Amino acid sequence: MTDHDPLDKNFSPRAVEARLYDMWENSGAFAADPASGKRPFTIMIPPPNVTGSLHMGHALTFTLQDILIRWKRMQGFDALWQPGTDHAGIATQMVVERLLAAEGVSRKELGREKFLERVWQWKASSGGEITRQLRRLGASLDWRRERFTLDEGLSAAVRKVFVRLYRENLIHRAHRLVNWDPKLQTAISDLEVENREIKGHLWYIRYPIVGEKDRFITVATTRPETMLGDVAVAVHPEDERYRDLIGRRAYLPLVDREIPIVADEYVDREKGTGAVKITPAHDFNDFKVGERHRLPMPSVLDRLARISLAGLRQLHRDLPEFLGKLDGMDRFEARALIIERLQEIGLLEKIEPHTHQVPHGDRSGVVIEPLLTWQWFVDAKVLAKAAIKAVERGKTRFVPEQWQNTFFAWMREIEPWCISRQLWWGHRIPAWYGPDGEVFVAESEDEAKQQARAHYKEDVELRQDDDVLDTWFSSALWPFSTLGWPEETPELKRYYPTDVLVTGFDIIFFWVARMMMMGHHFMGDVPFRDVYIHGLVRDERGQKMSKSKGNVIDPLALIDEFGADALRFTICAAAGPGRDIKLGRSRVESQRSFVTKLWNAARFCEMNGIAPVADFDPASARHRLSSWILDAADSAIAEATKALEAYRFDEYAQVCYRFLWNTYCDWFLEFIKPILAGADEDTNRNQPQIRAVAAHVLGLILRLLHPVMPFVTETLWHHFGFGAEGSLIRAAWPTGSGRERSESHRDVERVIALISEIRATRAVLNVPPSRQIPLLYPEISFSIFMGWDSEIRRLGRISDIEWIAGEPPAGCVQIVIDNGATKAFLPLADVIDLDAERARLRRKRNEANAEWKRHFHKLSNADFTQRAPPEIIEETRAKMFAASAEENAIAEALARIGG
RNA sequence: GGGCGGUUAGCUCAGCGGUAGAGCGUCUCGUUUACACCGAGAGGGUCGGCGGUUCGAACCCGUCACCGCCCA
Repeated sequence: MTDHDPLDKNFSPRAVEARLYDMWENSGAFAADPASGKRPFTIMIPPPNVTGSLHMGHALTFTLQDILIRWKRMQGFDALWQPGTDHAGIATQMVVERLLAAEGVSRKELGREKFLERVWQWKASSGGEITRQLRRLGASLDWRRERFTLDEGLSAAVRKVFVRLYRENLIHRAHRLVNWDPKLQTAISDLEVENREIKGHLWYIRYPIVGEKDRFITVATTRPETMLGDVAVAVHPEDERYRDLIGRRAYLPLVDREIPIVADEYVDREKGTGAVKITPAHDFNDFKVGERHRLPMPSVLDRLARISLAGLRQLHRDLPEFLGKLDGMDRFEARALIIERLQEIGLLEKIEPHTHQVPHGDRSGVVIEPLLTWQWFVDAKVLAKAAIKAVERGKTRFVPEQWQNTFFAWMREIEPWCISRQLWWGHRIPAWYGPDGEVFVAESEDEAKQQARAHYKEDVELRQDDDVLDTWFSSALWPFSTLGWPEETPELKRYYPTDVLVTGFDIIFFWVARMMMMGHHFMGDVPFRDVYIHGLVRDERGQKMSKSKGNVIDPLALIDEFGADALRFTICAAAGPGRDIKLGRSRVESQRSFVTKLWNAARFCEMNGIAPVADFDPASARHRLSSWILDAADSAIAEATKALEAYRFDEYAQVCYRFLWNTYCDWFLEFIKPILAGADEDTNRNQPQIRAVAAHVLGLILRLLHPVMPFVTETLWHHFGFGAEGSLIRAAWPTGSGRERSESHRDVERVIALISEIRATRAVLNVPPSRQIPLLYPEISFSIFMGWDSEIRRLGRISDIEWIAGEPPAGCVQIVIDNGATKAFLPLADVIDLDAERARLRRKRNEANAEWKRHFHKLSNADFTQRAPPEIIEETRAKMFAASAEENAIAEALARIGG
């Protein structure tokens, strides 16, 4: 029994959440224990951005992970849930630059070192807000192991990986076309580019043919300003229109330069005029054409995407005067001027409206410029091979499975990964240059110096590469770098490979694929066995949540209003496989009632002196209600466990919901009320056992629900004395009683069916609940309902129960259950509208008849009886007889009231 | 243009070869002392269209339509 105040009328999440969380955390309940003899179970969180704050997407992914980790922990695993954040190179640098801007200082004025100091200051004061918010959600992360991608250990891992990949020729430096973000002034990877549909124009420009007066080749372009850097015009080799021009030269307008007309199969004959201008330094496709035809590659734009003539000056001694006006001009202004000029000299043939995909930086939002620069690249193609094979062989399994196709599609066509960023915040590239540009890649400057000494035979001044690495480069190492790699720590040995990665499909490429590549390469095994992919959170209308749309819902506000348990349960119940999740305030509000239901059920138990009984053995409980509810609990346990094993969070929630609400509350607690009330000697005798069983099952429910609703369950667990405060998190996951399944569930189900039928009949016939009526049943049914009088009376609003021999009195309303096999009667002739009852029975009879017919026709079909499996035929036959029995029973009932 | 997912009760979604399900909402009834964030009951669907396979299709195959994503 409890020694404290009774439960309040309502559960107040605010009153317990913070306290319980602190208690769990401080008691070490979240801590993995590598020294334990338990089997490990590991989940790595996708490290959120250090600048980030908790949004619904986080709430979803972390709720699901917390459910899994709490469940496994209860199952007796040594659970490691690894927390941490990533340094988010661009995002963090932008945040701090904005702060500096407010002070009127620029990053460059401050200098690299001072700037980095400021970032660290910012991180110390404002970074990692999300880790505090995750606590509000109840996430049971092992905080003592929290890592940050710029920690010394993780940074050492980054350097080691870089150097090893460089020595293995899997990282190289190259002068290549990259996606250049002119606003952030850094290269970005293909994945950080988003194509937006833009309504632009197609400009048709005439290039005069050299040596032929009045003959032109017309090219169509969406980017006329790049024509300054044109080095050729390409046509399809089999295009009849241009065949005779191949190998001749065209005259590049404005620039006054002759360029070749080349044949290349890349050209699409259907598009534009079938002749395209080739600007290798400003277009990825043109770059390839340029390489194939060994063309020069002059850049005509600088790092701010302004026209720059420096590259052209290397090709021309004298540039036409007009070009001088363009030098240093913004790309879009220059475009307008160039068009104007072409029009003046009559070389602009036409302008067509044209909708096309334009690359934009996903962070900056500006148009990305392909630019030739020196960058570092990872040879992803090679690394991808092993990762692909691992998935093909099932070493890593995607759930739902279809996501492996997305993974394969990306991995099989993977391009070199540009990993250098022209930023200051991040892992500085461990490469040093000698005076002549010779590069020395090493884990430390000392090592690089040694290499340089060996190379130059003397000490020379070395300069470290200014650039830093893509944040995802360090995130890709997360599953092993957080465990101490390259040190061979006990953790690394024990927890790698991890068991499951939970994430959204939007980062399969960004992160999952890259962890697979790095993990496999450096650890020789996949980083995780399962990858569970969940959907995206959307608003109630199915719109993607975004700040610009203003439909963002703050999970913390929902937690404040309804409690973390309600939010978590809503998410869990909605997390069906392969579907986006629509979430809104009203949904959480309605799911909160489930939390309340649990609370009230517990309160009822408390009021009736239900409390855990030490050494209670479920096998010893032989009362038919005990047997029944214990059987039902066994089923619920088995189903809930199976659902979690299959990552069916929705089913897990549903099983728990149904068991608590529709079985335990609606029937079990209702059935035992008379016993608890001690109505008579007979019930008094059963009281102790029923109380013990009720408490036992309540305890099972608390354990089953703990992973999804940790706070309310933990509160009740302690309140009832199932264990010390904060101990449910360590309680054992129920495994079932191991009892033989009893026959009593069939009796109970029949009684439930009878009571339901009585209620339905009463409701349809408008017999008010206040009016108690008698119930008669034939002798033949006596044994079935024997001993259930008090339950039937109470729940069916029945005054007296009598059994009768022979025909029931005239005017009785008949109740049929068990498909007509069991009957009972309500003598209601004087109470009800017989016409209404006749109408109801006719409808029911017709339904039964229709069903009989369906089965009859099926069985009359020779094809069916010859080809269908015997058990199906048998089933159908049984159903036909049942329908027929029911029809007869209803017909009798109808006859009884003169129908 | 290529690929993936979706289309089932008013809403949100399960079901994915053997007679259509849940929750919420709706309607009716209810002060049965755990719970009105409740209880009891009812109504509501030719499972997007068309074709095919099958004894039998919401479920498998083909095709079309619409919606949403991803990749070019």
